[in-house]
Amino acid sequence: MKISTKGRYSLRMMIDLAEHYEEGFVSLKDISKRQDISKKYLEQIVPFLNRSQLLTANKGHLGGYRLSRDPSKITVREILESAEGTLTPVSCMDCEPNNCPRLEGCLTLPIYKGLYDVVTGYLDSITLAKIIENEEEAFTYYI
Amino acid sequence: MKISTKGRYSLRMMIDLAEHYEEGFVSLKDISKRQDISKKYLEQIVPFLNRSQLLTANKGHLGGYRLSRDPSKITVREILESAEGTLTPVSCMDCEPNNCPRLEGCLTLPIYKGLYDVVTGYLDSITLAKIIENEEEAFTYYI
DNA sequence: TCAATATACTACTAATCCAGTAGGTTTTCA
DNA sequence: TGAAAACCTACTGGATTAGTAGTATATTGA
Repeated sequence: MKISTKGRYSLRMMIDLAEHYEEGFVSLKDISKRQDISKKYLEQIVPFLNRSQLLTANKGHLGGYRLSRDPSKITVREILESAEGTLTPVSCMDCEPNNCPRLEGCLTLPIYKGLYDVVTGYLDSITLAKIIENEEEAFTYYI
Repeated sequence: MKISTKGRYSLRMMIDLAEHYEEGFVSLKDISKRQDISKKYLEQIVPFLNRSQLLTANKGHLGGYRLSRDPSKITVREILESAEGTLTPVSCMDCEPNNCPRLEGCLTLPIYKGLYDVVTGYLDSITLAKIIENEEEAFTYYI
């Protein structure tokens, strides 16, 4: 149930970009320094975030990356889903339709579906803007 | 963010034991047949469930396993935590105190803590009894 | 126009973890 | 005493993770 390094680094990179959203394009070099993440590894993360259209890139001198949308319009769910591929707790939920041979009468699937809803619901509620505001209790979830 | 096979099989084994709770001790052989899980692999899962005192075992002829408590007193959280070790989304949360070098000023930790609370809160609300009742909407979570 | 600075792309690798198999020991009871 | 069960330890092939390395391509300021 761990979030991979790819997911965690993606989130940190996106938070960094949110913190410097007003400054135009930010280079991987700068992000790498501030976040203490190898630039080479960041390069490998970027394609995923790009594919999900979370970033705008500029090549060449003074190039870099920028959030494609306002930080208040990007959620942690989008970022982690982009990096992790999916947030489903079991792989049978990744196929549509679900082709698990035990599907019929499976007593565990409803549990995993419920878990998925809970997780994505929570992560959907957190935007980059909310994170950099860093308010107390912003992430407490009343149930 | 996937649940491992160990976790999934543990849950299925525990559900099986809940379904046969009134029948006394159930052998791994029977569970293996019904659940279509290798008996050898189940043998490797049992020690974890045992350590968490979720099972009572009987050796020898007509031996087997039994839930140590009523199915209404065992939650999915206990089972998965037992099999997975922990349900924390990031490993820095496993140490007490958290010794992450970036701890101070880490903007992501509150997110992961919130996620942990949401996940464990949900899984705590589901008991084995609830699962085998298999009622519609038992796992919908109103937020 | 060229050099510096970026992104973009592909390939490789060491280490770890996962899922499962194998074989043997011990305990219990009919 | 033998069958059936739990219990224990070790091994293994494959997949995944977390990187590193090297090169190609694009942009722009001097």
